[in-house]
Amino acid sequence: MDIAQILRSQGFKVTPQRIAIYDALRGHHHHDHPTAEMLYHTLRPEHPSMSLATVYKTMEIFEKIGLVKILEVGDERAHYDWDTEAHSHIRCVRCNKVEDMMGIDLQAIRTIADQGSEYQITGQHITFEGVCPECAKKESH
Amino acid sequence: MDIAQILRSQGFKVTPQRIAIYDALRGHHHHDHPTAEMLYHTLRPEHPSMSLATVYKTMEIFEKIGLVKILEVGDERAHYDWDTEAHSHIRCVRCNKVEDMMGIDLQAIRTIADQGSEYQITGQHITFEGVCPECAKKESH
DNA sequence: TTGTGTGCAAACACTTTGCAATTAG
DNA sequence: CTAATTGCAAAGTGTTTGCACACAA
Repeated sequence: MDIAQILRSQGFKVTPQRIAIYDALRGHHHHDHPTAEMLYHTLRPEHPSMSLATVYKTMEIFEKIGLVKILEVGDERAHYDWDTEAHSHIRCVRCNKVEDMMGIDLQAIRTIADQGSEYQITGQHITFEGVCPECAKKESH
Repeated sequence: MDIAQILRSQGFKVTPQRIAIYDALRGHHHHDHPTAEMLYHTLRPEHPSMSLATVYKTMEIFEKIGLVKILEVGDERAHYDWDTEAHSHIRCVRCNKVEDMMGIDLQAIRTIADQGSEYQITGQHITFEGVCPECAKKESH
């Protein structure tokens, strides 16, 4: 099922903007999670009339229909992730790049949390921060 | 060492506002983590001239000298925690209350992350979200 | 006295919203 | 045709900043 079919099946119209935004998101590296601004700048050359508002509105729809997850990773801007499986992330405190962090057993953590809390837990956010290899290299001039 | 001594020892002046803000923060329940707004409203009756800006500026100083930790827990506003030991939190998605979440072994998670990543990891944020017992009760009218 | 701190209002960064014009179906 | 979508600009949020005045030391 491609993006056009998914949109239609959920009652949304298929527009060039939505296709382009979806492609731009997919075009990013698998474990890389762009912000609205980043997508906008990626799209601008090919779609000069594209607006930031449309990126935001489209992402809201994509989230609603389960195509993306909106990540809040502590740099005050949303990052978008088209891998909607639960996993944790790491953000570079220098360049704000956000990547996947593998190897953390979220299910185990969730089980412990469920057992230890009186809340009805609905979600968990595990984000690391640090210096990415590229920035670490730069800094050691 | 009380708050006045700590401030002085770090080269900051001791003002009624700083004392009041510190007391208000301490006055909150141990595992409750207010926002700047909440502190401001708590303080307003006793300190009518108190400004939000002063709360923010003071919290910045408190963080700098290790008196509070600033939590970003996914509701787009900072919550302040005077327990500066690393621990995880849970936020109620209905009332935005933030409380401590005990029983999660952060050290173990950190060790796994350190081993599995090429980043120089400097921090981790583990936040759960769910419905607190009070809100759950309300909702089931 | 003198430099730090306060309080106000304006500036900020990111996101959302109102609305007229456009377009998909 | 007509309801949904776009793009702009304006509004909105939480936070920060510039600056005149107040005040701790």
